[in-house]
Formats: sequence, C-alpha cells, structure tokens
Amino acid sequence: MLRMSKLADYGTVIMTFMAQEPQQVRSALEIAMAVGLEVPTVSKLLKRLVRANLLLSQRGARGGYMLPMAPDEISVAAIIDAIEGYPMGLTECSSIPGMCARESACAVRGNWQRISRIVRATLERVTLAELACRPPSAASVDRNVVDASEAFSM
Amino acid sequence: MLRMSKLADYGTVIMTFMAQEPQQVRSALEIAMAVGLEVPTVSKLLKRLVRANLLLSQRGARGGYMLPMAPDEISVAAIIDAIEGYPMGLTECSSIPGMCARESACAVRGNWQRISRIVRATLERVTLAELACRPPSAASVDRNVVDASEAFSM
DNA sequence: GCAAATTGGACTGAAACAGTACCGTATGGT
DNA sequence: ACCATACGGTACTGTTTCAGTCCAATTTGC
Repeated sequence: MLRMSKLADYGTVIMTFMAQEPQQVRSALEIAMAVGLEVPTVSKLLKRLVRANLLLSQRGARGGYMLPMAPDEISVAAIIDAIEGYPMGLTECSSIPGMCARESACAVRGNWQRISRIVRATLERVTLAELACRPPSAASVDRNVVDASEAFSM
Repeated sequence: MLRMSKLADYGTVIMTFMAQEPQQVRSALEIAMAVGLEVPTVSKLLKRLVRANLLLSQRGARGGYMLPMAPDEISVAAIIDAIEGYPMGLTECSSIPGMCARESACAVRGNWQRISRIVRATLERVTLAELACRPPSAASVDRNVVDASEAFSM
C-alpha cells in the first residue's frame, strides 16, 4: 500500500509529544531526548514543522519550540505535508514515450490524482489531538473510517 | 503526502490497458508496446499481478495474460498491494531506543495503522473499471470522495 | 523438434533517503 | 557589552532502496 517515510513518521511522533503540553516551550534537545532520536535529526524535522507553521520557534537563550494552536486544529495531513513536501509517485506522461498517446493511461493518472485527494481529505480529518490520544480513546478516530466494519476486518 | 512507487503506478497502467478488453489474451510484449514500457519491466510487474490473482497467465506459444474477472471486481488497493507487497513506513518501536517507554508515541503508531486502514478501505472502493474510465466519466469516482466539495478544492 | 512465451532468480547502477556536520544569526542573562 | 544558549540554513556522506536489466529453465502449440 502507500508508504510514509521514517522522517514523516518521526514528525508525527514529535508533534504528538508537543501536543501533550501545547503551551510549553521545549528545546530541540529536550524533544530529542523525549522521543529518543538524535538531536540533529529532530532539529531538521522541527525546522520543517516551523516552516509549515505547525510549530512556533523562539531563538536564543531559553529558546525552543511550542505549538501555535490547539492540537485539534492540526491535521495529520498537514504534519505529513510539512515533512514530505508535495511529491507524488505519479507516472509522468512526459517521461514515458508514447504514453500521452494513450488516453486511457492518462485517465489513470487523472484518477490517481483524485484518489490522492481522497486520501488527503481523509487524513485532514484526523487531528493531532486524536493522534495523541491513548489506545482506549482510539474509538474517537473511527468517525473517519469509510466503513468501520470494513476497516476493522483488516 | 503518501507515496506510491513508479512500479505500482505502472501496474495500474497495465491493468487499465488490460481492462479495455478483459477477455483478450495479450503477451507481455504486446502489453509493453501498448503502455510504452520495456518488456522486462512489464514482465516483472505482470508476474506480480499473476501471483496476486489479478491476472491469469497462459504459458507457451500463443500464451499471454488476461483478466480473470470483471474490471469492476478489482480494486485499486489490490493492484497496489500486488506490486508493492505490504511494507509500511512505520516507526518501529524496537528500532528506537526508549521508544516503547513512550506510550503516547506507541499510540501514534497505533493510530497510523488505523489511518492506513482508512486509506486502504477507501482505495478498495475504487475499482479498476472506474480507473479505466475516461475523464468525462470521472464523476463516477466521486462517490468515494469523503466530501466532494472538499476534494475539488484541492 | 522448434518457436513462442512465461517463470524465476540474480545482478547492477542510480536515485533517494536518513543522518551528520558546521557555520551564521538571534536572544536572554549577567 | 559579552557570553552562553539555541535556532536557522546549507551542504555533505554513507547506506538503502528501487528501477531496470539479464539469463537460464520451463511450458505449450504447431
């Protein structure tokens, strides 16, 4: 099925940690120790999250990062986008000779873009607050399931 | 956002081509020429699709491949699974020291698995038949959109 | 028997990715 | 003003993954 990079996954971990105390300012070192990753890696991810306005940074002594908004106002899709950027593994018509002559194949591409929009729309419904909930609260995510019985059969 | 490999994408292209005439037996060479890819690559993908029972193969002279079922009985999820297998880019608790000590982080992992199930459930609703439709017919895919107006705003 | 076509497995080089290193800039405290 | 702390930005490196290629064995129809 579709894949997510380790860094994006780490990104969700970091955001989840931050969501525990949204008002608290935490340094990259503190965060790295809390989530168990190397500081440079965490720092790299934090920068991306800041650039995407998912975190606020404070430079200088006693600096660090904090959440700029409530966890339930941040979607999982936004977190992933912040880390991954926007690349899609699409078949580029221009890179395959004769491809564009196949209208049906180009329709595939068109459909895949639509499908990715479905995926995105779905993940935009899952908030950081829900993500940060404990397993007993996981039932609250289920309102996003296309068909709950179908999802749980997997 | 989430990624799909080029090979998986090619897989959907191949299946779409096959869906145009489901009863027709076509050799790897024929398919390769039709979709504009190299035969070895197409052959490789065809094998995977056969292994996943998404295609039927006939060895020997006049051999080739054909669809074993109607295009509307094959989901996009199945095609992708056939090509990609089942890897997920999850953060492995065991690979990050101290990770499992963070219950909240492990909850993240649990949630991501749920989210991937949502994605999978959604893509299982998109059939090869729909994928093979032309852009003018693309409206038929929209019943899978979580919120049509939301999807089209992207 | 021969030609056509799949099957299976291994190999290779390039690209992508995760992780690292280093310097510049900003800010608070003394 | 100076110093320590901490982020911001960029580039580099080694590893892994992936797409593509190659080849021999097996199968089947004529």
